[in-house]
Amino acid sequence: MAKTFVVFDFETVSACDLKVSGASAYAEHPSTDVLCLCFKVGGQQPEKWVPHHDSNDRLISLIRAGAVFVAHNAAFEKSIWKYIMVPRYGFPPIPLEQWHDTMAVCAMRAVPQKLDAVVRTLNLPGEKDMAGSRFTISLSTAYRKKGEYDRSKEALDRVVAYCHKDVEEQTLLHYRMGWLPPGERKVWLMDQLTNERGIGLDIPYIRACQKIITDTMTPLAAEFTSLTGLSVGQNAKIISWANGRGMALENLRKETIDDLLGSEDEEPDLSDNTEVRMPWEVRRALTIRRMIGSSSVKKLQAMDRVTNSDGRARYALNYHGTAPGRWAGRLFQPQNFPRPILHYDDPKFSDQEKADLVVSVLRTGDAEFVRGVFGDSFSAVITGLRHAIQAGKGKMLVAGDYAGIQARVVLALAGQHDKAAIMAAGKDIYCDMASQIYKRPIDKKRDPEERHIGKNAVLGLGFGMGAKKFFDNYCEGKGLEFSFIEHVIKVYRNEWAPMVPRLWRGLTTAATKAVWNPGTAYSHGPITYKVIDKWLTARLPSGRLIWYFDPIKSREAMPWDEFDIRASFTFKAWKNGRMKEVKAFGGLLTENVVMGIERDIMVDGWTKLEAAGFPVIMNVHDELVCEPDAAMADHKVMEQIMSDGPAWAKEMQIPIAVEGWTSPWYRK
DNA sequence: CGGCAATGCGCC
DNA sequence: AAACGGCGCATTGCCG
Repeated sequence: MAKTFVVFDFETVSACDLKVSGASAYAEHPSTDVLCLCFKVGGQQPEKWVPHHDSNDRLISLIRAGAVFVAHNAAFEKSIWKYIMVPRYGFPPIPLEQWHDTMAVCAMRAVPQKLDAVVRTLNLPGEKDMAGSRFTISLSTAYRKKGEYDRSKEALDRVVAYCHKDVEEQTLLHYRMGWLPPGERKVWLMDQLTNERGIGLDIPYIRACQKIITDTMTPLAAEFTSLTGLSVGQNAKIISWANGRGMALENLRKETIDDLLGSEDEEPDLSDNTEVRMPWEVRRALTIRRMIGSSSVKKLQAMDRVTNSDGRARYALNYHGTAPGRWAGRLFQPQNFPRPILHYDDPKFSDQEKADLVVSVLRTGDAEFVRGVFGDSFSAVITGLRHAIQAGKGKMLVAGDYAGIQARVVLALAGQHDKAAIMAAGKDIYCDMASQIYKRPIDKKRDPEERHIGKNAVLGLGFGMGAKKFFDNYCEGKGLEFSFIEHVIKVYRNEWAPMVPRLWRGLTTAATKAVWNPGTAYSHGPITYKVIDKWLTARLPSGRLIWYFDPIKSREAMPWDEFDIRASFTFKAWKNGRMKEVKAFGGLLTENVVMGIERDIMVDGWTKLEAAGFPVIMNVHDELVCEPDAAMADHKVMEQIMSDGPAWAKEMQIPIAVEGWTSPWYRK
């Protein structure tokens, strides 16, 4: 691309906390202002723009000339431009097509997104001016605490020096990483369009829910403290407190506590259970903790904080936040809203009517009333959490999700088309699997337990899980023999989907060869591995690449036999805030590729929806949510658009089915 | 006080 | 023969 590019970086000051509010709400906050903008045109010397000191002309002519503005985390620079530079300082808007984000490239290539971390990872010369960074941040901290900050020339010079250094660093990063490839450039532009639209949040509803939580929690939290002397979050201390009262507890995980207290709201029948002789105060404390310990209601506060004055939260989705290419959630993590936990199975009500009822009752903000209607106000709020996302005026939410997509993709990719066809025909695949396990016909109504084993097998065994893990994950307290689980695993691998283990093997072999012979391409089916630069890449059927950083050939003993040592490789991945070595193996490689294919199917649907007048506002990996005009809101249309998968998916014989809903508020 | 690691929990 | 993976956030508790 022989276009002029301008690497640029703002330093700002504000009484608003960027980490708490997110880029968009931060930029809109009235106290937020630009300290300086540093920019570097191509290989030229860095330049600066300081409000009220420097002329706008230079930047305006760059914008008019169609220069590309390169930022690291463009969401921030774009937001400052939109909310401050245009209205306050009279600059013209910069069209979306004139932005580029080095962070997006880092995300795609599976290296850290944080500037200082990626500079270290790639061994780029120089380093981030941490002292300058701290100094700049300290201005905002002072502003927040004392209502004023150091506006001296010396302070500004220090900030400008830091900003110059950052721009130099970002320029090196841009030279090292380059642009997004054309396909991903289109995806990123679509991502930005979606993130700019934002997610509509019903703030009065959110505040009513918060009031219910406060009113419900305050007395219970006080009771907990008077019983234990602790708060509900102090897990380690709660455990030793309980242990000190003769109640042995290993952890406070939900499952452990449910087993102890009984999984329903009622007290368990103690006459039936001689092992559990729990002191009443321990029982009461654990019951309270179970009721109010869920931190998912903290989303309410987060949603409130990050929402712009027009009622929309922006940049809550992070392009390519995961290595295989899925989006990651930010700010209030819109991708992990709890599923409804209120159980009212009244068949008179549809899911939509249930959602409507929950919203109208919660909107009162009256904890007593909510308890009267639903029994438990806390559970009601958790159930209603999703509904905080609402359609704008004259709009409607329409959603569609790809049914059973993971199982469909892994089976089709493996070439196990007989089983994929069963799913395509809409038959019960879990009963099919269970029938093969139990060697007799399994009926959904008559044999729910058997079918459940079949379901876990279909969903869980596609990526090489072994008997031990399967047993630990799905079989606790069910009285199943370990040898039976070994049988289940054997049936899946040898009888039900024998092509799938071949896929694990094939991908392992191809990827390992590619690492051991850099530059040469090795394929298994439609997947091709090849080392490019410092990365191993996997080419997916869509043509997109998945990237693995720093692959290194190794020899590894197999977990099932320490003397079975094979050619293998490791790579590095971002985990818990650092680059960690990861051992490659068949299940992992298969899962990455499958997730990548699912993502590309979703991107295909997303693209078609945008073209058809269904503006997308968010995705949850296999689910797209749109916000069209109410007049054209019809999930049947959406299902049709999404079901027509990409040409390459047809070629692979991936059966695609979509299930949707239409609603004024987000729901399951 | 902020940064960082560990733990727990929500989703696909 | 055969190893589930991918995330973000809140909280505590420790460190400098």
